[in-house]
Amino acid sequence: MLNVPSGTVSAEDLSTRARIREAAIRRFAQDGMDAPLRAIAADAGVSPGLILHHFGSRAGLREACDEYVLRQITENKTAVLGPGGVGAFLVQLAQVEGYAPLVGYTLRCLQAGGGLAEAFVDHVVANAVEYLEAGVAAGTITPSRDPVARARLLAEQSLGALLLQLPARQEHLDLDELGVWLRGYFERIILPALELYTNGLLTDSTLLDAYLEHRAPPSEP
Amino acid sequence: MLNVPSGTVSAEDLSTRARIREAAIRRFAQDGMDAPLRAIAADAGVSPGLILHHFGSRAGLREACDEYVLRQITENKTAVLGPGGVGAFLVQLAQVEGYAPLVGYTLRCLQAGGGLAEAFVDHVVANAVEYLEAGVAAGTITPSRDPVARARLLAEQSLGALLLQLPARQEHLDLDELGVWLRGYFERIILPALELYTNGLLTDSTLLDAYLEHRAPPSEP
DNA sequence: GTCTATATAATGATAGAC
DNA sequence: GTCTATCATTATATAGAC
Repeated sequence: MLNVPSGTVSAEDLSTRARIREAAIRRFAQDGMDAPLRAIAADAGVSPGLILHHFGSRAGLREACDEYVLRQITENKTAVLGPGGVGAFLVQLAQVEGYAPLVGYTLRCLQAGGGLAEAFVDHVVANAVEYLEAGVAAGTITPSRDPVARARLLAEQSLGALLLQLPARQEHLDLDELGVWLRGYFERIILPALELYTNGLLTDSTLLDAYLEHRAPPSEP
Repeated sequence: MLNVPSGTVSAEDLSTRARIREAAIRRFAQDGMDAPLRAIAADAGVSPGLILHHFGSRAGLREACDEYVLRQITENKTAVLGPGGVGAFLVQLAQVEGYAPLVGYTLRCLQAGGGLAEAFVDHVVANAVEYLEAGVAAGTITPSRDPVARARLLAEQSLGALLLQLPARQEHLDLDELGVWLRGYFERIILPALELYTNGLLTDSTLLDAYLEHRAPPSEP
């Protein structure tokens, strides 16, 4: 169902550079993007200096992590947006063995900004456009006057709501519990989400009509 | 329409303590919650030591800012959730003279976590419950099987989507442009939002029905 | 490639003069 | 109340030995 590639390797037979990168991704996911290099070095079992020898600077390390994580996620051809929003996808992904660090890193990146953040959002939006388009063609999803804007809204709402859950446990993200935590959140919102997506929120189209009229006023002097 | 209290005072005739707090709120809003005390001191025209003399520590200053901002926002009895979500409210608020720092500070707090974050979300949720309840009673809003969960979902989606806009300009938030920036975002999403809230997203209730059945299975052996 | 030792800069916090 | 000077800590980054 998920069609995952190799993913975060668990074995120890990695090049030192790769081992540092893995440790960095885990640390960044757990403690946030300003985790000290010393902690990463300790996790990887190397000296702080070696990190700079391989990646030049802190920014270089971040770049390498961003590129790696984005590639891993982008390679996943799975539909990222289902009826439960992106959340459902991330729940699945986080529960696959070894993928929790990738999900955590992505969340931290959305929180802190930077290169991956916009790229990842754009990727999810593009995926949502496809998914919604297919649904409209199949007759299961309502057509929209602006499909791309709708896809972006839905994707950003789903991702944003998920991001907003982070502060509660923001100090330290436990990667071992990330999967079950995400699943709990998902189960908490699935009912109102399905209600909203099935019935909408408003009983009539007064507001929408008013906006459309105001936007494209009829030909009257 | 907004019924605003005194708000962020612009005059210079403030106690030094208050002037430091104002400067801190602006700095935190602009540069994030880890802005150095030295920068705040410079903005307030005092020495770094004086900040600690008044607030004890960095955490003490944050606490004072949190309390002040939360009180300012909570005192606003305006309905926080309209048809456009919380975004519409924050757009209004950010355009009121002198209120941009409060909005910016709130966004930074949602981003960084901490005391105000959860309190603010809870406040918005509580407000949304009231607003939706009144709408249901008036017949303009669809009833829900779980009104509180729905209110929370809508509030978190609105706030979260807004929060997700931040990374693009995360380095430095220009408080003078915050109002127009928020308005631009609001205008970008209003059409798909009204569509979603009016028509929903799914053409039939297959998914919702399936979930409800699975959740409360009929009495069969 | 890898480590140790060190340079440099910035920060939160303290002590004491005025 | 307010400032100046200083401390102690922590961080990134560099230099050079092995």
